[in-house]
Amino acid sequence: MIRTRFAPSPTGPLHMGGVRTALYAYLFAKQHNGQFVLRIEDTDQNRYVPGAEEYILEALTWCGIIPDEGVGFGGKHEPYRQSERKHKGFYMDYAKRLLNSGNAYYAFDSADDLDIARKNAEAAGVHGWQYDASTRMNLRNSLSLAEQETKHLLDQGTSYVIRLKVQPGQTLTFTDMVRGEVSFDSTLVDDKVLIKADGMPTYHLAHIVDDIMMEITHAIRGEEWLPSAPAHILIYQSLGIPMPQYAHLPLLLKPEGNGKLSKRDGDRLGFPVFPLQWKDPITGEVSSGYREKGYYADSFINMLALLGWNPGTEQEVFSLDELVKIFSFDRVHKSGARFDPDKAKWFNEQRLRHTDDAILGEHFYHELKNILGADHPLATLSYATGAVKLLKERVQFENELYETGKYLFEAPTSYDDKVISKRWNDAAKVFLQNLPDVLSSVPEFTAELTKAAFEKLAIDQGIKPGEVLQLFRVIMSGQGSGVDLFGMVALFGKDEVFERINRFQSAY
RNA sequence: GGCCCGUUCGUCUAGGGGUCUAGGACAUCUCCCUUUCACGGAGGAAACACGGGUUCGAUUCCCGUACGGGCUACCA
Repeated sequence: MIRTRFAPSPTGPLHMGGVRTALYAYLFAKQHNGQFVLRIEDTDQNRYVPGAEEYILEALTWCGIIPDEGVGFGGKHEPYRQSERKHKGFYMDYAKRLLNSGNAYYAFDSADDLDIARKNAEAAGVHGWQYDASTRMNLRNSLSLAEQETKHLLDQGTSYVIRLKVQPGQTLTFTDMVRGEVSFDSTLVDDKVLIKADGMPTYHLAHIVDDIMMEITHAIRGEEWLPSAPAHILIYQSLGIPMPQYAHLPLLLKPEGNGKLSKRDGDRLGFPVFPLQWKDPITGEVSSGYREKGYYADSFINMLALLGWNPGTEQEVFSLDELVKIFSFDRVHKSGARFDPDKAKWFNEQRLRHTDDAILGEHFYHELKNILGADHPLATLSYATGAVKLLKERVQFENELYETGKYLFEAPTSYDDKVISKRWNDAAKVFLQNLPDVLSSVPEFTAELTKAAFEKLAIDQGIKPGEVLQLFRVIMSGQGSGVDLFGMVALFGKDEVFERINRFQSAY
């Protein structure tokens, strides 16, 4: 049974890179009829942000990335929140195992002590000082101190951390699902803190303990974790437990400039970095979300899936179910992918184009009731559907429908001067006077028949239809460009068309 | 600085020793369609980072360099 997990920290809203990580983990699990687990890694109490956990749940749900178990979903490995698991003593149990096997030790140095050690090293010209085999005997820990002293300090309740004892000089190798074989020299790995002074485990210990206990078979995470992978190999080795398969995903990069996509890039560059809108509980600052911007969850996911992965075919539009079928780690890229906001919109546009008019009409109908009022004569399903048919190809988002076709809902209050000055002349005036009668004679007020009648009248009067078409468009909508003219006429119906003609005539 | 990872059009990417005259998509430009604007269609411009090897042959394999990215906390 394949089991993957997504394990975010509730330090703020999930950003789109995190969503992609969750997505890949989900796709992989589902493809193999496995399970996908949501675990909350809240071991840093200082960085806890209220509302962040709820946000994560809501965001994943919106995206359709539904966990089989986890916080908010239950499951046989409860609890799924690390702060709660800490209280069960899980992490300390494993730390003790490491201590007992001689693979970990107590360290009593304060954060300040280490700061000083680091600064001294820096002053002596040593870069990158670290707590490791080369320095640990000069520091205060159960390896450098006499046994009784350690015991004494512990009995006294002296503050301590538990560190991993890294054996230098080994080559640590593992096979990454996207990168293949990767190796490191253990000499460069520091003695990572496993249990912090506050009793909480660090990420390094916690994720391993939980992955073991939750029977995770594939650990999928961002590339920023690759450098700490050797420490994780060592922990598994010391525990004598086989390591799950790891996959380190390439990062999402800023659309312009250098570096990875960060929370701050979003609204500054005019696109959201978060799936859902987020209001910072402290500053009150609001960051936009894809959902609120009008993106379909499917398109958002589709776009994310293709950032760093591709199916190897030329198909680009996929549903979640299709992605589940064809996703694979060997087609995940190794290098970072620069995010392109324009392409993101294109995915939405594609999905909108392929959505049935009836469904779009339904949505638009609800929107119209909100905008115009439920008792407005145009707030009907049939009018909304008719309008959608005319507007569909001109927008990328459903929420652009109304603004794009505003003239379909209100008569013009002004008319495009350029067209008027060019086309409004005596011949046009006569034409317009005759137009209502001609349009009235049409057996059915359809686009085809009104168009034919319109053109016939023009020809009968000795003018080219082209000379009055755009004028008529302006009379109908106020503007020189827009949706199909006779489609609009048919949608309006006879009364509204006459009404708009009268309106124009009384203005000119 | 050190360590790790990476490098094909502006962007996402296909390809992977000869078929590469390097393919697709977004964006961009031109033309066509059209009453307009879109849509759609056709076409254009646009890339194998550089230097050494290996080889009959390298964009593809190896090594360097450059550049980019990540990490370098009692944060995840």
